[in-house]
Amino acid sequence: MLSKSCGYAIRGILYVALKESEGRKIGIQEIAAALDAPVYFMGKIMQGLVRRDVINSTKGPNGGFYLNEATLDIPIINVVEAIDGVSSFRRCVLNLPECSDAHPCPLHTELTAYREVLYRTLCRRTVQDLLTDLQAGRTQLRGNESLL
Amino acid sequence: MLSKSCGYAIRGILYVALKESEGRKIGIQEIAAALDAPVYFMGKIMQGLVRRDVINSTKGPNGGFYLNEATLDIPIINVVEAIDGVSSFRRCVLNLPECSDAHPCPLHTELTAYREVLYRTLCRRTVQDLLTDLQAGRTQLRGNESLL
DNA sequence: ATAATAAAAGACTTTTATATCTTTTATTTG
DNA sequence: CAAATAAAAGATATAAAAGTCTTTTATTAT
Repeated sequence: MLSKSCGYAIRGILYVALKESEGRKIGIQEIAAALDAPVYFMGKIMQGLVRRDVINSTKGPNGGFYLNEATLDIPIINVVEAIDGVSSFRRCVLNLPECSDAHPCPLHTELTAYREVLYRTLCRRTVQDLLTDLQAGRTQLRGNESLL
Repeated sequence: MLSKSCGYAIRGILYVALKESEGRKIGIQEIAAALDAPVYFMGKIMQGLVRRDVINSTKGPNGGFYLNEATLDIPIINVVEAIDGVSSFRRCVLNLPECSDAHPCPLHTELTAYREVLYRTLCRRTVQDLLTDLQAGRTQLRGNESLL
């Protein structure tokens, strides 16, 4: 549903949001290490987010990635859209060229409901929302014993 | 969520189920043409289903694919499992190696509950169930003006 | 200015999914 | 048995996603 790249993107943004409070920009080496992601690949993804104005960056010493004024208010669906495009949410689960409530495929009704829940959730929840959970220790960015 | 192959598989089984009532085995040429799927690729997929005892086949004249005694009672999740493996329903949406109710990723809580519903649905719904919908004209296998 | 630093850009590789083609094997029919 | 038929198996091709490496560009600090 979400590509691997998209997972990296969301986690990358949240990591930057989390660390930025320390008053510095966050380099790709640190991000990749912290999230246990492949450095160069993670770099490409973060660069893509900058290109699409989801986050900011500067080059040079003390450079790195940082949020812009809008970042915290961006709904997560925009990040998905920036990385994956939004077509994965529209395409028929069985890949029929036409599939609708009126002419549904055999799984349409049941799967589309789930997808709709996911879609609405991603539209509603912002970077700030996920960050708040993270700061409160309700969620984690890694998936191992680390503190993130 | 489901691979393209998996969509072909589910549609292929249902097409065979639908046509088998005519008292014949269904060849891959017919299946691929009816579902507007690539012939050779569809062949591989159907063969895979035979290998995993989801359906049966025989070679030679009047040969083709047909259901076995169990097919109609198989839950759809088993087909998904046979083609994609079942990891796609269990894997963390953000691809964290560990993600659980106790240590959730930022999207876990909101999505997992519903995904569980979906998973159970696919466990509950059988080939027969989808076939019944299809025969009743409530669903379709193609996605164009054809009668399927 | 120069050197150091870090992102950006570009080229390339690997992996996985999807798709195609050819040869082999099993089965049926004449 | 021979010929025809149709799936099975194997090899190969293509496309997309994921991942790696090198070079370039912008920025900072000395």
